[in-house]
Amino acid sequence: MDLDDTDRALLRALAQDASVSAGALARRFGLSQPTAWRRVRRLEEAGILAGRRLDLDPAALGFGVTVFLGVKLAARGRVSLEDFERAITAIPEVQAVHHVLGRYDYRLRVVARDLSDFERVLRRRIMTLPAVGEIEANVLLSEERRPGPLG
Amino acid sequence: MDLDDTDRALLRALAQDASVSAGALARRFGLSQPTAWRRVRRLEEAGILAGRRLDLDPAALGFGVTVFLGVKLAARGRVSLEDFERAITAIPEVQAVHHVLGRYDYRLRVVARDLSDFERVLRRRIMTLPAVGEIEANVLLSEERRPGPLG
DNA sequence: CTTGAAAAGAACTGCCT
DNA sequence: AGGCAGTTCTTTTCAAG
Repeated sequence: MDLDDTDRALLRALAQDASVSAGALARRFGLSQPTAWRRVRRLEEAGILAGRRLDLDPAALGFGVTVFLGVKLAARGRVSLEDFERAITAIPEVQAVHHVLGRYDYRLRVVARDLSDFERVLRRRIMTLPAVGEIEANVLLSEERRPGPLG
Repeated sequence: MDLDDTDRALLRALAQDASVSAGALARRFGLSQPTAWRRVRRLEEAGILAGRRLDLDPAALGFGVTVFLGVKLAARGRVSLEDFERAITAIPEVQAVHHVLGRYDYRLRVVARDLSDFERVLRRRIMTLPAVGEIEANVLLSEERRPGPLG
């Protein structure tokens, strides 16, 4: 699909706050309300706007520690990949599982209440998985998300 | 703030699709529309529900490649951190900048149209930054996001 | 491709249990 | 805290310029 400047402006505005109404977007960008609404729906139908997700604050829920883990499997193969994915997805503290190419096989985003809680998750839940080999950890200090390029 | 099972059920439902209405949530969980709405607003006021974000599909926008970069700065110090953050945030292909502790100083999420486009971003935009030292790259094959623990 | 109207539905408020 | 009834605002569709 082909995006014009207006589509990009709408996406940028919605990327900041997905709860703004079509009417508010229309006023902001000099469109009529149905036009703004149609454009947003077109973006949804094209699959560009895949959905709306909650932005949950883990700290407000009592999870003050976020750690990125790089995991290298000890034995590779189709079976161990599927086993690992099934086992790792069952751990509630794991927020994201990225299958990647490079020095590691998986990158995980893990949250925990504090560092000693993280140690428990790491030692009892993750390091005990049979296929796990080398692990690297990065503790998150601060993060900034950006809209990314829009075509 | 203290969450009960109903709050967690609401958060789980909204985490999957943030566009479901309070009325639909109410019907789903046996509440009245105002009650469901009030609970959601309470979660917003408590800062747990920090906002609603778009789920954009980079592939549908023509960005088929996602790479995670670990970046170690050559010279550390307050000045180089701020310089690096300012410079890296100006690159549109950079979707996320995570300041982390560990083997790397920053973890970046970068999208590109294809691998040769990624090579351009890496060589012309990222490796040319003065403070950059060691870089590690992981190419994303597939990802799965999960709601994460809810208290 | 746009406007304007109208029906449906969602958000929000006050009052009551 | 939860529900009912009502008002206001958005969304969504449709007829027409």
